[in-house]
Amino acid sequence: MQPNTRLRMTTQRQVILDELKKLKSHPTAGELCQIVRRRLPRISLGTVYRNLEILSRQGIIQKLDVGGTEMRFDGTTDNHYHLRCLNCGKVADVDMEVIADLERKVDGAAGYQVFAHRLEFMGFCPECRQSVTSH
Amino acid sequence: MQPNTRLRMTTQRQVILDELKKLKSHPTAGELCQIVRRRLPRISLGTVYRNLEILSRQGIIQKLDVGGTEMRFDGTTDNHYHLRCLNCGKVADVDMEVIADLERKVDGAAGYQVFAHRLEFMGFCPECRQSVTSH
DNA sequence: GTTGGTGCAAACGGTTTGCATTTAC
DNA sequence: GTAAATGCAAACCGTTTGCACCAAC
Repeated sequence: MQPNTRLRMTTQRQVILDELKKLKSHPTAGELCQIVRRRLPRISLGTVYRNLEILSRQGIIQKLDVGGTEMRFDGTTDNHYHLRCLNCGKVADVDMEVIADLERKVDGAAGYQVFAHRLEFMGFCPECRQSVTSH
Repeated sequence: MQPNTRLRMTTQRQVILDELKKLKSHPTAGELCQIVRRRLPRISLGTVYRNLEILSRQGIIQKLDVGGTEMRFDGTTDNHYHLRCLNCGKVADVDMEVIADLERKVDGAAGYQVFAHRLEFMGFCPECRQSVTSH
């Protein structure tokens, strides 16, 4: 995608965006692909990745680089913190105001220019809580 | 590695640990392998990975799952926050006390049992600061 | 009709693993 | 001597990419 390309709203892009926005969870590309395939059985995983990349570059969705091996995607773009299950990888939102002055406190440390921060909580989700603690 | 295996202190393990502890930075496995090869030219990347995994499981070093695609390793095990350069990926320590009561505040949210958190700052390191902002 | 998007399959990059050999104990 | 560790290469897995065909505009 060149900087000044005009975007087309394809069926695939529409459905990907629609399904992602419906979810309160933050699926991986693979998970979202499975969901989208219920409506578009022939869509390829590559297309899902390409569209998620484009949509996040446009500021329409968010790519979440939370811990673990897979990227996750968020249908909203507002800045908030996340909570990740260390057993199944599921990611939920945390209902907590963003601590705005954290970056200011750290700015200049080690000579760095700091302009963003990420706070992530880890633990066990309701489902995994039982199975993990009782083995 | 079985649970009750007796560990052996091989030359490779010794040098990997020694070189990692010398560094204030948090190298990737590949970077550390390059450094170790100055002393052990025939060491393989697989051996470096295996040892870093074992040492972190033993609680001797820390595996840092910071953002980006590669794992990074920390020769210390005390809990502290990190600062990552969005241009070159370099990771530095933040000299800031860990906010102990954060987890308590969030515990129970969305039904999760919360017992850890991670705070990461992002920006440009001194070296990248110039080159990136002046293009 | 133009050119951006799709499906497919191959490539990529970081990490893990199987195996024959070596080495710490 | 035994079992853990090594070096090597192949496998793995999430993600990206090249390409011929398709479809939005």
